[in-house]
Amino acid sequence: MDADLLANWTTQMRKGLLELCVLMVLRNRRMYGYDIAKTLSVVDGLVTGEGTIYPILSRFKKDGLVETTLVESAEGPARKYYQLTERGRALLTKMRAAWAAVRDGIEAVSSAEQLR
Amino acid sequence: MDADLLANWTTQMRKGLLELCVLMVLRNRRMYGYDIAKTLSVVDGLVTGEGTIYPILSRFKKDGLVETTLVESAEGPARKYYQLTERGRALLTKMRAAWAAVRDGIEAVSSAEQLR
DNA sequence: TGGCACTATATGGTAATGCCAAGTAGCTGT
DNA sequence: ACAGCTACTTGGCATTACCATATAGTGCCA
Repeated sequence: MDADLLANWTTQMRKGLLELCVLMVLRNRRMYGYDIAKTLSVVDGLVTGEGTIYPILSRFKKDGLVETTLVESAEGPARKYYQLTERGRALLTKMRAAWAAVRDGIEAVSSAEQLR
Repeated sequence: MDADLLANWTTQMRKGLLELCVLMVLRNRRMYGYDIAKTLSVVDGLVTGEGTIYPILSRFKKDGLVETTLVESAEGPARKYYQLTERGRALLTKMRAAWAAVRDGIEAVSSAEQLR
C-alpha cells in the first residue's frame, strides 16, 4: 500500500518529462518510435512500454514539432522516422529552460533549512 | 499557440513535483496550507493558487502522511497546521530518491551526444 | 506447414493530477 | 457598512501515462 503510493507518484512525476526526453533524443538525429522507447527505457526506467511513446509522437506531429519519414526495414515492418522541425527545436529550447528552472527550484526547497 | 503548448507542458511537468515540494517544506516544521501556497509560489512559480495546494493536503491526510492541528490566529480564521507522520517521512525519503534518479536520468539524456 | 519470437505501429479505456472559479468565513481599518 | 486580507473548501475541466489489445512483417526451426 505504501508501494502503491510511491508507484503512483512516480507515474505522475513522469508526466511531461517524457515529452522533454523524447524531444531531446531527437535533437541530434532522427529516430523511430520503437527505438526511442528502447533507448529511454534503458536510461532510467522512464518508459514502460511502447504504448506510452506513440501517443506522444502523434501529438508532436499534430502540433508540427516533428516530421516523419517512412523507411523500409530488413528486420520487420517499415519504420517511421521522426525528426524535429524548426518549431520543435524552438519549443525544446524553451522547455529545457523551464525544466532547469523547476529543477533548480526543487533543489532549493530540498536543501533549504527553512524558506523565507 | 506556441506559448499555449509551453504553458500546457509546464502544467504537466508540475504533476507530482508539487507533492514532493509540499512534503519537503513540511520536513522541518509544521505549516498551514495558505502559508505553504505562498511559500512555494515565491520559490519558483510552482503554484498558481491555493486551490492547488489544499487538495494535495487532503490527500496526504487521507493517506496518513500528515496529521493536522487547528490553531487560532489573530490575523484571520483558525489555521490548520500540517505535520509529517512517520509514514509521511518514510515516503518522502523514497520520493526524494526517485526524484534524484529521474533528474539524473534526464540530465544524462540532456548532455549525451548520443545514447547507447 | 505451422508455430514462435522479435520488430514495429496504432488505439481505446482508465486513473490521477493541476488548474480555475466560486463559495464560505473571520478579522482589521476606514 | 464596506473593502481587503487571511484562510479553507469544493466542483468541473483538460491533459497525460499506463495497460491491454490489435495488426503485421520478418526470420528461425521443427
